[in-house]
Amino acid sequence: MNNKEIADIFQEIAVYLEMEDDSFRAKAYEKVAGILEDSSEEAGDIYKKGGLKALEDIPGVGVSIAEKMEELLKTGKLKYYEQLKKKTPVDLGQLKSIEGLGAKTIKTLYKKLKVRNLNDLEKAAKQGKIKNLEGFGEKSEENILKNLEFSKKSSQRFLLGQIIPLAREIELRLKEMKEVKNAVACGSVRRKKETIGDLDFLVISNNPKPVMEMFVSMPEVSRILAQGQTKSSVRFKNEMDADIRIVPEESYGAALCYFTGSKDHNIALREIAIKKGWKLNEYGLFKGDKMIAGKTEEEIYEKLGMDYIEPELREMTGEIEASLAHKLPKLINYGDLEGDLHVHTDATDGNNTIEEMARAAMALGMKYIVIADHTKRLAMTRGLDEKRIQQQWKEIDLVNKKLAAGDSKFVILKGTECDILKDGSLDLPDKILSKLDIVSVSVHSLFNLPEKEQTERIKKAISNSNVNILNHPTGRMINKRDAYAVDMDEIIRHAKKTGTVLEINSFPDRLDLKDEYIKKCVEAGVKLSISTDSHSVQHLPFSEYGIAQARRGWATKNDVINAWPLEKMLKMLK
DNA sequence: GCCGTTTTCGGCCCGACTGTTTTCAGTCG
Repeated sequence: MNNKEIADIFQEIAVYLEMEDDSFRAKAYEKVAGILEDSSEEAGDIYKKGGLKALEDIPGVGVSIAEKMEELLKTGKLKYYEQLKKKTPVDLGQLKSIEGLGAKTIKTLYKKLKVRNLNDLEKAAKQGKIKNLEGFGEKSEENILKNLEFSKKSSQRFLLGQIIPLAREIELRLKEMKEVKNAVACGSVRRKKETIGDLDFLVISNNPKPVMEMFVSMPEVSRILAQGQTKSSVRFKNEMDADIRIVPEESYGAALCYFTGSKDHNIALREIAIKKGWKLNEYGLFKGDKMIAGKTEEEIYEKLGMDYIEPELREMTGEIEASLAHKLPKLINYGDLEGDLHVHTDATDGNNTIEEMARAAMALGMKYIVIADHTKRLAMTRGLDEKRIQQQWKEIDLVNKKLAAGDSKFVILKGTECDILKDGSLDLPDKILSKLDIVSVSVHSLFNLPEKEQTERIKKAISNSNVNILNHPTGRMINKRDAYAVDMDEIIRHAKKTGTVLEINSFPDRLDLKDEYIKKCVEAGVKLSISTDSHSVQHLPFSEYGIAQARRGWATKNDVINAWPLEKMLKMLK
């Protein structure tokens, strides 16, 4: 049993305890679930090495939870959990994914209407049974239906950040086979779309049979949809479909292009080929029967009279025209970031200390990080007030000194993720903000203000001369909630006017700004930052997803302030 | 159920919104 599986069970226990109004005990389980999920060390390994005592050393884990972990690791089952489940046999994973449904609501719906899963829920709501329950009404029923629709709409797609690790793992498995010359995940994974519908693997091999055998018998596979000589399809246990396609080496580039997409981009390429009297398919670019290109993508674009188009740009948003006119931007590259401008610590809702975050960032090749913890308005995170943030400065100074003594050029800068209050004022006084190296501000409340009010609120916040960066500017959470109503064109205009930088938040379920707004910023000359919003050292590599997002928004190194040398960046900030 | 520079018991992030209600329960961050 791995950490994720244990964490899921603990998460469910927390919900069950919440049903019983035992919220403190629930919090205890929730906390451990979070820690397990973020931990890079498997609880199973910890237990193997040090037994029960070692489990108890995990923060948040005491005698009781350690024993439950032991039972899960040993037997794969947990009596305590089974009992809770028996008492209220509902699909918590499903029901909790609906926004607005918490423990209490789920319990009531089960007790009164026997709602166990989303199907039951939809039926009950459509039959108008929910609105008649005590404590419910027209609105609650309406909202349940609306949120059901939203979760249906978005649940077929997976987050890029969830899927890339899996895609790479399978890629590696394929590459390690002696029959395989090359293997690569194509499709929307290669284009680094923010969500992924299914996986496409392209493999070069002269001996496809054993490759196919391996692919369809991977442990992730729940069902084989098709299995042939050069192409197979499977369904994974996580409900995602995956295809594999095997082509000869001379077709690699054409196949790569074809399987990377997007579909519309491919159609546009084919049309250009047709105009030249040629034919483009997944095996190559052909003049009559003669193949004139196909081994690499580069030679195909070149033959078509185009500059090479990076996969992230292949979305039919003007890349064909720009390529033909040799006017494509030179995109920011993976590895171009000098530092991370948005990092949390255990002073608020992060898991690691300042020093741990710094050392982890250093190990990833960063030259600096900005500690940007929450402020007091966000009470649930124990946000910093005036006094505590000043205390944090002292700690940062100490760690900086320590790092410098170790002959490191790495620096930790002082920042904040300051809450924007309802009226657009900020959660820390100017006299504090003015002393910080970098001030970033965020909306964390009142997501449902009317658009005008929300826009004015944010405009007022970034008008403060101490503010440098607007974090996750639209507040959307992929597959969970839409952006709040805000006039982004107006925000971008105002950012330009005030010299405010807009953040590209790299967290897999945020990726906020999204590509279209990034492109607007680039066009307007509004600078961007790419930050991870890390709440633990494990989150620091998320910058890859932010960079991907920036590339999808046509951003160059010059557009991204933390791709510049630190000195230059600090000088630019207002 | 966990935890300890106010400590081994009594705290445990808490403010605001929504939708139901006439003062609050549930949910969210």
